[in-house]
Amino acid sequence: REKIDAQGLAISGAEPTLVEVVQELGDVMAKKNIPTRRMKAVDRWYAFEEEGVPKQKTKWVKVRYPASSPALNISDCSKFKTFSHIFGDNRSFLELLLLKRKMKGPSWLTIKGATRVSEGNQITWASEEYSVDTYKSVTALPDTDHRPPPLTVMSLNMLTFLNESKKVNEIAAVTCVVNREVSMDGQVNNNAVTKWTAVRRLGDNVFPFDLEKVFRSKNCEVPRKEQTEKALLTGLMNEIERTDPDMLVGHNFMGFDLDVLLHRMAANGVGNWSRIGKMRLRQMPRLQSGAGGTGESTWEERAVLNGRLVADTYLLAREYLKESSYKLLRLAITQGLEGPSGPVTETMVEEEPFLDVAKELGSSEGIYKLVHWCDTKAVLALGLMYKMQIIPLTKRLTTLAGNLWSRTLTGSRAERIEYLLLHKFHLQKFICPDKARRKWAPKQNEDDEAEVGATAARGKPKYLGGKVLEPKRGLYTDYVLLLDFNSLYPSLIQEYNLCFTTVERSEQLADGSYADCPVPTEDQLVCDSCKHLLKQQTEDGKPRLKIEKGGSCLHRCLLPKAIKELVDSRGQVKKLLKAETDPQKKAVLDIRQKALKLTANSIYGCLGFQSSRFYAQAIAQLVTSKGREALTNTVEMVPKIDQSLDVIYGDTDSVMISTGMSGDVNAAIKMANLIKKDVNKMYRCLEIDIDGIFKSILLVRKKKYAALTLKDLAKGDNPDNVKQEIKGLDLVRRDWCPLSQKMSVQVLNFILSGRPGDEILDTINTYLAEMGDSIRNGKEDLKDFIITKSLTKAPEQYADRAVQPHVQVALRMKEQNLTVQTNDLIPYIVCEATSVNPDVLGLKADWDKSKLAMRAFHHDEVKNPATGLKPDLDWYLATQIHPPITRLCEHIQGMDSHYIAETLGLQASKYLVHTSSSTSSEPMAVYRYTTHSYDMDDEQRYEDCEQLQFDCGRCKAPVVISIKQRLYEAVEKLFQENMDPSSVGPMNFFTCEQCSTVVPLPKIYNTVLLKIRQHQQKYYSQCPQISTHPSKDAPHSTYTDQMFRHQLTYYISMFDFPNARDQVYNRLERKLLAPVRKSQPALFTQKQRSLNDLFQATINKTLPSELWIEDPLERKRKLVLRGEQLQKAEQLKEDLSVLTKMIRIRLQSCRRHYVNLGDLFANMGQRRPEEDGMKAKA
DNA sequence: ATGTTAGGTAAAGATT
DNA sequence: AATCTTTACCTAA
Ligand SMILES: [Mg+2]
Ligand SMILES: [Mg+2]
Repeated sequence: REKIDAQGLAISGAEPTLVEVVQELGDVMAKKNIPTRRMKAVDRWYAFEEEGVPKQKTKWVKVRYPASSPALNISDCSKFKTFSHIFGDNRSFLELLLLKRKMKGPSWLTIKGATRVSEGNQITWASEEYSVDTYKSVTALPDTDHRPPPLTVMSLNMLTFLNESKKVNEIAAVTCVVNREVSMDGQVNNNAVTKWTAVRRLGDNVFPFDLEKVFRSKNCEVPRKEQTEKALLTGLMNEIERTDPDMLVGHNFMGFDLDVLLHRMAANGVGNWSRIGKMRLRQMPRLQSGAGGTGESTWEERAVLNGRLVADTYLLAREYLKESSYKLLRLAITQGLEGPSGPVTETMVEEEPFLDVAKELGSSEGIYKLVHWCDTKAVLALGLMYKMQIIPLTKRLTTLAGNLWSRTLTGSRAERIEYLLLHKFHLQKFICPDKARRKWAPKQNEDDEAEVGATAARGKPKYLGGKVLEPKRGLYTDYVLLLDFNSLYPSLIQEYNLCFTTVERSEQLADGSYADCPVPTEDQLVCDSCKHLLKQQTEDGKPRLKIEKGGSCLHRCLLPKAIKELVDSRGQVKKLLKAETDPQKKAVLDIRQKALKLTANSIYGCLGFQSSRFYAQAIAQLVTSKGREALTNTVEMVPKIDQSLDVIYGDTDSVMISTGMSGDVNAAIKMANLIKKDVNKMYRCLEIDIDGIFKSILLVRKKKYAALTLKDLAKGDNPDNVKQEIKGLDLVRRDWCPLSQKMSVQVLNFILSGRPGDEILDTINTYLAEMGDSIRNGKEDLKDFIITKSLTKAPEQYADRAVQPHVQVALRMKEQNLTVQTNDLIPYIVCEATSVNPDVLGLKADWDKSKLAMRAFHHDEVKNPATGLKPDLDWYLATQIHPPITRLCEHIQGMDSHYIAETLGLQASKYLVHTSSSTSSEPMAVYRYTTHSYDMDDEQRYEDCEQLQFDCGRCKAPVVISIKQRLYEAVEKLFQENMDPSSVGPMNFFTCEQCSTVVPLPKIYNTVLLKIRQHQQKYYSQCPQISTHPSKDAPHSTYTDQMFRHQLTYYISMFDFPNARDQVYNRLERKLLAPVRKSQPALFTQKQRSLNDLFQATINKTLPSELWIEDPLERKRKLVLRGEQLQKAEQLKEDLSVLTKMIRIRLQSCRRHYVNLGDLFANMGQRRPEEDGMKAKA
């Protein structure tokens, strides 16, 4: 503080003397009984967010006192007269040790003057324990001098079952797989593996007499047989004591096994429980509530393991692998791991959750099965740990940051960066930010408010991030260049010397963000004290320090320098990697470069992380703002380099540039290099690079695209050198059902195939029509309807759980004693409302089926025939299939939402709902689905359409040729006449009803064709007012393209037998049986049966559904019809298909045509994909 | 307690 | 009935 005069006023520019400060401080310390002998004045720097602390070299008072005294722990300095801040009064000894002794990562240590701690006073389980008087006795030795020792690694897995009466998880079997020779650089000696397996008896049961025999017959070692859970766990602790592993490995060990183990050891009174870690503990920590293993382990639980590294492969896989499921067996498949009996199969993945541990304990075969599972999972977790190279990678990361290895394994990135910066700033004599003090009192009070406010506030961004350009959507088949800045944010920090020490913080605004900070000037790169030295130097000529032009002094730009160090050493490692041929050494180098990259890339994130000690939002904001600037500048530069270039998209650090070139890749590469050179001229450190060249790209939305990219630019444009790359599309997201994904993949492949537009249209059209049929006919695998969503919290914690399908399913799973945890994937299928029967399913009677969540059921529930659940095919078509497919196709010539809907068999016209989304320029049509869409009355739907009229060639009577109508009338008549199903014969559709004269197919064909032409003319004669999205207010006087399509769809409906079949039956049942349904239930059932029989008989004689079986052999086998009748049926099917195909083709060409016209009249100024091709056609 | 922001999509509820 | 808002999920960078 400024010195205060006798009147209590601050004397400007004057400082209190050292004696005055020491006196005031000494008083405070004396009150806490802290010795005050060692205080001295020192020079220190400061660069962080605490206000009022000078940011140049300043005099500080340094206080040292023995660790045995309490922490000074002063949070409020306002009452002091001579000083305004105290730093480091609450620092942990561990942090001090690491910083003072410059210990960075695991290494050998030299310890001088250690004294042996007597056995009785040991605080650890170590065989020998020593103590030293001062941290100065400890010195770290670099690995280069001494080879690091091998680690003993123990993979631990256990099987549990729920004790229903006590509602707790009990442990039935445990496997430990131990390897004593795991090298820290990633090599494993698989000959050093031992296995320990124990299984216990259940209740009063005895072990089966033939247990040994069964195990021996399978050539399997007999497990240890324990009489009780207590004996099992005591045995396990003894085994851990004997092995004394350096590292424990387990899949979800932190989220399940640890808590269950501690619960059971507490419940059984296992005496040596603290052997699980290396510390001798007396007090069992506070455990989770509940059955054990229901969620994240508590802080105290983790502390039990102190002294051992823990590799939880579940958490590690989530951090280091990009997968859609992190179940151990799933990962085993995707990572190609092998268990003791070979690779993991799909069947194993499916069976695993259903293993009934308590039941299997009852037989020798069952116990064998359990032991095998238990062993397998222990082996797989270990294998997964090796595969991810956890030991070398985390060791490297730890060495870079200088934190604790055990903390790197639990994944806290922020802490790693904190330590990296702590080491750097400590070295230059900076005062570092203190760890935030835990606030005890207010937390309790604000709990409730925080809970409510937090959900909204937590995710809310505090400042602007990367820029995403609005994509110019569509399919591009010219070469598209992808240029991408290398490590944009780390590079910007270097480029502009962004550091805690250089960026002048601006005012914080009302919205929580900061006003734009200015980029540091050259003047700011040298601190005042160094400037002073420089000045002296020029005055007296004595060399003191050397700073290059534009360079910085030691006390500035520590952050950019730290990054530069990382980037430079990565460059060196990569160079070595290129030259290295030995695969093992190569792997080590690859890990090193990975660790360097990971560390550099996470630095920016930690600047913006609120709980970080080095939190500096203003700097984070400046980084992203410079990033946006770099992108914008690049976008503006590109067209200036060459007029033909067009930036079609860009995200944060990349631009995609359409070249208009095709055929000559080398020309495109040359162009890319030209752009690269020009952009890079602008920057000192920042560098843009060619990330790829696309042969074709479908640009769908921001962050959503698919492209064919050239694998190796040197190898040119040939089919072998092409790879598909998909980003963000629905089909890469696990929250869409596999059916939707598979269909999207197919459609996308067609689109990117590079075949002519017409061909693509036809292929997609046929495919969608086929799939639509197949889905409606129930031919698709039930598994393909499963939607998977993960729980982001415990199911009970969802405020709107009644409305979330996966939460509903999860809650039911819990009721059935299945373990459901946060982040678990919950699979569900949306079912028809009519098939959801609350009685059968044991749900509440007032189950509200209007909500989607109430129609969502687990695959196992739907699979079970007793539930009667059926997937809601209409919902799937309208919600899971139609929108994603539309998004892929809507920018393709001749495709739009309605067309796709029609092809899929969705009813368009009357069920159209428009919604607008603020982000997309065009409103997207959403097709409503109904549970009874087949009941839609076609007469009503097509009432606006022109009817088809034929006259009988002989009696001139009008002939109705509509499958629907004829079928309906025929069966109605049979029913009313009470006919016997066996006497029903085949129907004729193309005949006069009066005189039975056949109306020949060519006549029908030509009449339809003629009609279509008339409509076509009517349509084209109009001014080509193109409306791809017809709305209700479009004037009815004009004949719109939608009306035209509607007409054609009506024609198709006349000859579409499968569709007619389903509709007609529903209509018959409604009209003929509805009157008796309520009043006479018995009669209703009887009548329903006879109607159904008559209907089926008619169908079977006329056009049996087996005719649609694709495989000819199977079709022949299943068909009951024979001889002439079969021939007739086949002919009829063929005739109908000829007619519908013909109409469908018109429907397609209509679409193509009007889109072409539309483009002719559209604003030609704007460049469009495939422009050239289109002009030619037009 | 445990890196950041940007963005699309669906469903349901609230508001106009 | 149309439109806006909120919540949840998952992805890109
Ligand atoms: Mg990049
Ligand atoms: Mg990029």
